[in-house]
Amino acid sequence: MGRGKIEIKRIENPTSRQVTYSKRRAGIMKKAAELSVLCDADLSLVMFSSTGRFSEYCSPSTDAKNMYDRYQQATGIDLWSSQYERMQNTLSHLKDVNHSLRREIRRRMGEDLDGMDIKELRGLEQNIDEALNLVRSRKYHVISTQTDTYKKKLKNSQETHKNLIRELEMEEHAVYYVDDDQCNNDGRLALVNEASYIYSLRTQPSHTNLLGLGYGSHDLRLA
Amino acid sequence: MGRGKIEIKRIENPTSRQVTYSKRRAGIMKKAAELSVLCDADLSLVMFSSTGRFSEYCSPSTDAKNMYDRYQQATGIDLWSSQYERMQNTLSHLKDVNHSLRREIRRRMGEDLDGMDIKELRGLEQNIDEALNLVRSRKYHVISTQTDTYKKKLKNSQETHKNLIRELEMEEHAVYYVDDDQCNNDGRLALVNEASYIYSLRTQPSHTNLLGLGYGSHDLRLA
DNA sequence: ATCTATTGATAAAA
DNA sequence: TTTTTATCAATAGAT
Repeated sequence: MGRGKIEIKRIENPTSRQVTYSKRRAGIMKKAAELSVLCDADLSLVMFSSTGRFSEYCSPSTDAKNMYDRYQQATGIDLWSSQYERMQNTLSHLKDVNHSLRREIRRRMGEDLDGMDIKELRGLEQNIDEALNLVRSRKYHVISTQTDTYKKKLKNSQETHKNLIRELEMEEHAVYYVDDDQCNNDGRLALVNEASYIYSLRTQPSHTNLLGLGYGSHDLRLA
Repeated sequence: MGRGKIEIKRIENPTSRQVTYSKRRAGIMKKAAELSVLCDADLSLVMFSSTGRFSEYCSPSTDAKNMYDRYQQATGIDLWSSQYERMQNTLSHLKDVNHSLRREIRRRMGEDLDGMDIKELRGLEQNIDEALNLVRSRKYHVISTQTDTYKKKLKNSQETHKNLIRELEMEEHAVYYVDDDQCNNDGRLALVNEASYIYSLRTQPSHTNLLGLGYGSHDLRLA
């Protein structure tokens, strides 16, 4: 398309080359714009002339960054340099660690024990046993603390009640009998059970465990 | 350039649009290739059709990654930030999960129980108790399996020994006394202990636990 | 840049 | 999709 056919090879004359570059650059940009409009396509065209001059076209519905992201997604080619790889490594390392942590938890739940030898099983058993004792004593500690609190509250309420009754008696000159021994203190266990029963009624279901998994759930997929 | 002039606007007929896309895509790619050869220019052309089909042209002297690097340099636009942010998010999420997992492990070891209420403590205690039973039965299973193996080996070795002695007796016409009850089978425990003692000698120190932490180690720093 | 003769691209049809 | 072919569009070379 010109006054004569030309061979497609590097134009040696720098001036002609530059002129041709300008003309054809305009041409290809027009083509790009037409294509994007006619066919509703997204395209990105990036050019550097032999002298290093930069020009680009990008379809109006998108931008270079987006095209670049989609390019990566489409090709699977990772356009990033070292820092990306470093992050990628950290990421996969974290995933590995994560995986190991989940396995440790599973083993501490008595699952996934097949690969363990006796020595390891002994260690795990002993460790869990110690943990059980620690959790138990903590539980008793919390329970007794709360029992004390409960007892105090009860006592307070009793006092208040008594006072009210006394006042009523004074006011109305009537006589009431109050069972003072209803809340005595013989034996801790009865109170413990009562306190924790009340506590369990007061706890909200929103008190989920970490990761939103209740103890006993085995859903330990990798995040 | 065709049987008739067309207006540059979106082609509504999907088939026509697709046909036009194919033709013009070929055309623009040819133009791109010609431009890069004729004018010694570097160019990258990335296209997505309205149906999402991807195609690209890149001048032979370079590649898309290089072109986008130069694009960044030329425009000052940072094409990495979005990807970078996404990775940063994944990373911090993984770190959070990691942290939670480590906390769960610590709690399963009887540490870090301060924030837990009675209900949670009960659940944990029960769960650990169940785990302990599972680990114990697994241990006994492994032990008994290994004990059986050990007994068989012992028996074999005994047979071999006896046979050797018999052969020696035949050969040299000499008489040896062999204590046949040295390795009898009264009571499982003795054998169990002996078997596991031998096993423990055979296990390598390289059999470390996951994360390289032995049970009982409390080093659960964030990776 | 602008001008055109000429080649190249492609719309419509098959 | 690809081919065909009649037309339109791009552009090489000159100015």
